[in-house]
Amino acid sequence: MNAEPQIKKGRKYDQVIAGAREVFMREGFEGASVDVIARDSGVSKATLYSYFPDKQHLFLAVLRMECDIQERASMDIEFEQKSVADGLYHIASHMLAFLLSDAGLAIFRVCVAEAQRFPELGCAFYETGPKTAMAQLASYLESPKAQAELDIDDTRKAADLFMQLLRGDLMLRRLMGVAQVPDEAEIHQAATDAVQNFLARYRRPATI
Amino acid sequence: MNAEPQIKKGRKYDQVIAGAREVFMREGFEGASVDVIARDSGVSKATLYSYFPDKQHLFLAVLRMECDIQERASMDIEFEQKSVADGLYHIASHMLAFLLSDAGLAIFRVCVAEAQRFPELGCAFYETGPKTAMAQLASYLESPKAQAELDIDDTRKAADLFMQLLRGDLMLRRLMGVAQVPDEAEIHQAATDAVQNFLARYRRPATI
DNA sequence: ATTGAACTAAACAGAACAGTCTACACTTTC
DNA sequence: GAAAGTGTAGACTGTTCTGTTTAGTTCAAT
Repeated sequence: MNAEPQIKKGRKYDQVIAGAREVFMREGFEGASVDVIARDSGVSKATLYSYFPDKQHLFLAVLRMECDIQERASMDIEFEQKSVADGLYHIASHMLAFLLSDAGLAIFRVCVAEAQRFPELGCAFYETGPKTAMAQLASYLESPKAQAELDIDDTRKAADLFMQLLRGDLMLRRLMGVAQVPDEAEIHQAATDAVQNFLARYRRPATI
Repeated sequence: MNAEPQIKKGRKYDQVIAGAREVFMREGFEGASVDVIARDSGVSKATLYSYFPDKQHLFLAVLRMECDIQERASMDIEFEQKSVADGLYHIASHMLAFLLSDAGLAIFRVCVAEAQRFPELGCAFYETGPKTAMAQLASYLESPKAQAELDIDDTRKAADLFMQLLRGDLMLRRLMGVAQVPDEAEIHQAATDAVQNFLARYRRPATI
């Protein structure tokens, strides 16, 4: 009946997760110490260890929660837009704002760093994040409205392309600490570029 | 006169770097222990500490060397190809083979993970790796042969796009441990896709 | 063959770490 | 008001870590 065997109990559970999230995102798995997590969570180490058998389980619980949030967050994209260009721009700017934010990057960073140590983690992140987003995008591209304006044979590939256009060089520069959190103007610019590039590739030629 | 103040001395320097490289790439900065590095390098801890003042400097030395290699490696791309499509395919398959290899991913992974802790590291990696590659690609796109076949207004943006097309979903799946090292067929497929997409976007329309 | 620099193994100090445990405090419920 | 459940602080164990030191060994070059 209970989803997770013997983890989870008291009322400070969320508090621990929140504190652990912050420390893990800041320091990585190895860099984060349980003492610091307990202190930052405002919870005693004993309480923490009454919820989770060890540091690894706490870490995975944090990232499972993050994946859940991610999955749910991508659900509420507005699809009722005037044109395909507007629809794509809307999706693009939303996704970019998340991808390039400190929070979005932190999750990505931790997953990249620890995907080897915790194989299931990398997969879970990929499935709930990028893959889910791509699937949603693909379904948008398959809608009659989009199909009317676009000439796409393989929506999966097209969705993949759009995601890549989004990330562009900016994502890399953010990951490497070369670029700061982008302001609205930069996100607008990047989203516009991505949509234009995508349309240049896939827009159905004007009917003769 | 001396480039690095008081680092570097004896004959086992390269041995230490090689051993440290392997361990750091496998375990990350925090995960790697100096004892293990010394043992794997076939060197005593005292020797190691006679070369480097501390673990951080050793780490940075390893990655600076890696950046140098990266920068030099990208120099030897053949430019004398029959057509632009062939030239791009050649570049694409070379870059993909490196980007998706275990070694290429390891460096990327470590830099992503530690770019916060070592800000200069992220920048150094970006400058010597992706940025250098992009600059080379841009200069190829500006060559008369390429210009004849392609209709590009901003070569920097075009080069950026090509790099993104290369990485595609595969890079992400590799990073997250979802995909294994790709075989030649997969690299061929990905490179072909990237070139086709790029040409679909930028090929100069047949002269009327 | 001798000398001095480079290296070794191994022990060491001191800190930080994960995880356990004790002894105590607060709240809820009967 | 007693008992049970949940929390607390922090001491403690045993391990591992970085970085230092010591006392002895190898090497290269004269």
